[in-house]
Amino acid sequence: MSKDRSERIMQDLQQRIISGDLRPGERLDEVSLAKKYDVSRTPIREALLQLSSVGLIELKPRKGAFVSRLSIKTLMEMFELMAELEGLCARLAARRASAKELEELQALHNESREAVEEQDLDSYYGYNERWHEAIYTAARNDFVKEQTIQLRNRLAPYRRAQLGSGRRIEGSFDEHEKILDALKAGDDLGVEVLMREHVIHQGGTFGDFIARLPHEMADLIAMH
Amino acid sequence: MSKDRSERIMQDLQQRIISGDLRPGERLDEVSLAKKYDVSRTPIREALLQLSSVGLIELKPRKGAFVSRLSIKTLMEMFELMAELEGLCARLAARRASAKELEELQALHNESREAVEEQDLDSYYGYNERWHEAIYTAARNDFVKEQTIQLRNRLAPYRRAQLGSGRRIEGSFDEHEKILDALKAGDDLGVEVLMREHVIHQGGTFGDFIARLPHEMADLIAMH
DNA sequence: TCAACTCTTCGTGTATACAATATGGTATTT
DNA sequence: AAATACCATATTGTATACACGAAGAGTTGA
Repeated sequence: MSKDRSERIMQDLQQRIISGDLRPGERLDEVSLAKKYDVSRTPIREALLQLSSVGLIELKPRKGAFVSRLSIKTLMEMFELMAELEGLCARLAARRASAKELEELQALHNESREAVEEQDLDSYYGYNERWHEAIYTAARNDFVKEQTIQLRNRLAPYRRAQLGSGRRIEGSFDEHEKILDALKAGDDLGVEVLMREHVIHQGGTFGDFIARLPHEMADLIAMH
Repeated sequence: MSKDRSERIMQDLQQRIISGDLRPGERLDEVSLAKKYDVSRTPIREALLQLSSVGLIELKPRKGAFVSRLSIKTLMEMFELMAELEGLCARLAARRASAKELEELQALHNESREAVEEQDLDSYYGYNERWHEAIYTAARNDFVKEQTIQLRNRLAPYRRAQLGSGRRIEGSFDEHEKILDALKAGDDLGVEVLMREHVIHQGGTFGDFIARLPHEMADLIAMH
């Protein structure tokens, strides 16, 4: 028995939060989790602590653990940084990507065309994630890649909640194509701007995003 | 007795790591720490877990906790991101800083002049930190500010170790002045570039930085 | 003399027991 | 009847006890 227990539990809970199975605001009871995973409270607590350090849950003293509910202010701030980080990855990738990596990006893009034509949102969501992650990799800065993925994970519950709302899937696909062209051309500054805007537009404009919040996601947001 | 224990211990250990009191590679023994802080191992473990999530220590299974030793590769990657984040803060600050915030920046800069003239490295180090942090604040994105400070903390042991080596203090001061001018002028793109270069040059050029590593900091670096 | 194996010891990983506090309900008082 | 105070219960925070694994020292064999 090495320390897989708390690690495995942490991974599982993280996945359940990212996937939306556990919704923001939901309480995480230690004893229930302990029973569910058939371990003592100790590994549970360790997993919860780690998740809180990453920002996926909040630990309120003497009250317990809750899946993080982000305020609108924090959400906007996180999106602003997300756009910058994605832009950075794209800029670096434009200078550093290998021919093979560019081919992989093109291949992923080609495959995703099918999902667009069939209007398969779930499928496109998957391709989209892999495509963006391929760019993080091509940026050849593993630390930046990790940080970017971590931030994306924290935003995941909210991005998924607004998946099919508003935005047309074709728009995203077209932007990917422009970004890909700029990447191949090695236009680092150009691709940075394109990527920033792509990320910001992902859920429609910021305004649309905020405007839609109160209705569909009211209970996911922290009200201050 | 609420949960201050582990929190306080975490803060204290973090400070000791950042300040260099605990050096990279150093072992953190749970029982010794428990005796030192006069608590049981439980709060100690919780503190260590949190520190590992932030990246300040590494938790090797069945082997214990060690102050993180960063590889040269990771160090360079972190510096690359640090320069970007500082540049981002500067760019945002150029657009969003209030008149009062600009005044505070100028005031801090003026006060630091004294430290420059007296060649007081420790004093200048303090002013430098406060000045940079004032820019994070002026960027008006608390999330970005937090992330930037967190990364700076992780780099702190290494930046401090190379404090007086090589670089002349006047160079930093002059760069601050140019950055301040660009900030006041609202030249967001200009100040971003200036800040990036300033951060990269902080310890001399990257090349100098790396070249000096093996001698003064050999044991702080992870060798792979 | 060197190498390999075993045993001991120390420290981490996990479970459980205990302490303290917050929350909700009930009873009492105004 | 409403409000407040008090108590009971449930849940977190901390301590301790136990189990497992790793590292090192000592011994035995070649």
